[in-house]
Amino acid sequence: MPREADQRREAILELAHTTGLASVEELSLRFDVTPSTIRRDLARLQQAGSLARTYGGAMAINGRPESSLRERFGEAYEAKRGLARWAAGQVVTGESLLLDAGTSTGALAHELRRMGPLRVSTVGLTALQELAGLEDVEVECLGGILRPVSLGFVGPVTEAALERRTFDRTFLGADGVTAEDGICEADERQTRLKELMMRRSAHVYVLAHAAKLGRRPFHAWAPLPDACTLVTDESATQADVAAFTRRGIEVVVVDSTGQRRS
Amino acid sequence: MPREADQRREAILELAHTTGLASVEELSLRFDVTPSTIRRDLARLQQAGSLARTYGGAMAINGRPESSLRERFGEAYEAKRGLARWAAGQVVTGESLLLDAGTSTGALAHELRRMGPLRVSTVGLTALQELAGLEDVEVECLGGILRPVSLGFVGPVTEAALERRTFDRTFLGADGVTAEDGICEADERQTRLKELMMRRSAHVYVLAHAAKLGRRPFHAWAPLPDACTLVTDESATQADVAAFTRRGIEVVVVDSTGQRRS
DNA sequence: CATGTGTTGCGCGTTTCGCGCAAGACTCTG
DNA sequence: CAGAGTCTTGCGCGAAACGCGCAACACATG
Repeated sequence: MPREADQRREAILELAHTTGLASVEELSLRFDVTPSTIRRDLARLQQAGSLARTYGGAMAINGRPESSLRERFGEAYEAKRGLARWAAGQVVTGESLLLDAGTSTGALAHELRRMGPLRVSTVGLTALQELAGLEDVEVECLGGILRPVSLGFVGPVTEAALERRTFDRTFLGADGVTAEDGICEADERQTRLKELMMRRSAHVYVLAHAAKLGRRPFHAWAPLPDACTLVTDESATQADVAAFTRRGIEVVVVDSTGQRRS
Repeated sequence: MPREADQRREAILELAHTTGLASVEELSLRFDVTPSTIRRDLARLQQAGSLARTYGGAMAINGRPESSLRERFGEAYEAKRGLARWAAGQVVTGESLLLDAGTSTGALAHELRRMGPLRVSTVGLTALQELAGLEDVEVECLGGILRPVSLGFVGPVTEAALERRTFDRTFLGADGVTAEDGICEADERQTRLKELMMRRSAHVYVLAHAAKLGRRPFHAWAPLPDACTLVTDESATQADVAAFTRRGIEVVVVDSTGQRRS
């Protein structure tokens, strides 16, 4: 494989990331190849998720690797937005909230943007990005080591910060949830953190779309407290829901517009 | 003016921001108008900076209004990149670094992406975003309250986290720097934080392009320590540079490629 | 040398774009 | 109520950009 082509593509990427915007013609002159070739390069880079194609050129993709943005975000997106909307509806102006890391809570953060004065603490980079720059929301990051996959903060720093604060409501995500064992995560640091988060708040909400219910993908667990609301979507089975209610856990089923259905 | 049109444009914006991507045809069907109208809407929204046009549609622009992204980033961009490159060249694989908030240190973070195993702590959201998702860099956020303008974290949580850690090198930004008083910032919390950051590290670098030298835009100050390197660009005057060296502060002047010039 | 992979330039038909124009809807004003 | 002004919309048209297939070429490998 000619390295010349790879070099050019890398240079294009570099250029796009620094300039922010680059046109096909510009690039074709710059590298002395035909617009066709540039188009092919851009198509490839776009597919790799490192660029966004525009009319006549390309622009740098801001922020996160596409993987977490569309691939993981696309999965059950409508459902998650429904959960987020309902959850946002529970929030009262002026409250102090705690947001977990993950896409569900990221969606919640997005909904919170238009909710006026709030105080939001979070352990998730996604939520931070959603709330960054807002004037009427006091955003706090609890700090910690950033986990590359989930884009969440964990570790002693996070836990120490948590211990200095309490919240009106806490919203958690999960890799899996069961009625028996609670929240399932890949990592023990995460479950310990979630336990701590649950203890620091009067109300705890677990946002988990139907596919998460009953799943046990890993082996680290955080038990659910008594005062806890599980929020899920319409495709949850009766059996799944019943398992939780039997344990005394309130279950809220919402549709994709955020309306409660049961 | 027909409010119907404004409503549609707002809805388009909403849709684009939640879906991430929207096609012209899709939108034209959704709102029952011709593609022409949609195109005009998109053009207007694009010009307003709330949207990016793609071939056949539009995509949501991540993050905040273009102002902070390009306008502020564009200002002295080449110079900042030069500083960042030189600074990245100082770093040795495996070290522990501390990065301040701001665009200069954001640019540094960008350069650090390809530098292999590192441990980077930061008080800036920009740096976090640059380093998010990397496997071979351990990223730590010190936490704190997020200041909307600078996208930096401040407050007791940040300071407490800092006190538990030391670093091999610290890279600071500044709103202004003078030889007499040191670093100038808008906010006392920021200067206190910077003082603390300087104390936690063996080497301190201050990244400040020429326009920052001698500036006193605000009235909160953080004095420079003895072991301190000021990194600036070629457009710095001899007088400015001399003022610092006279005080015993090492000054490094770099060109836009990151090569040292003096 | 033959083979295979990857890249490039070119031509083609298709899609999308931007612009100008005329018609319609609305507001304001006399 | 009439008329002027503003804004918007749909349509048609030429220009630009797009994707695709084809043939030629470079380069590494067996």
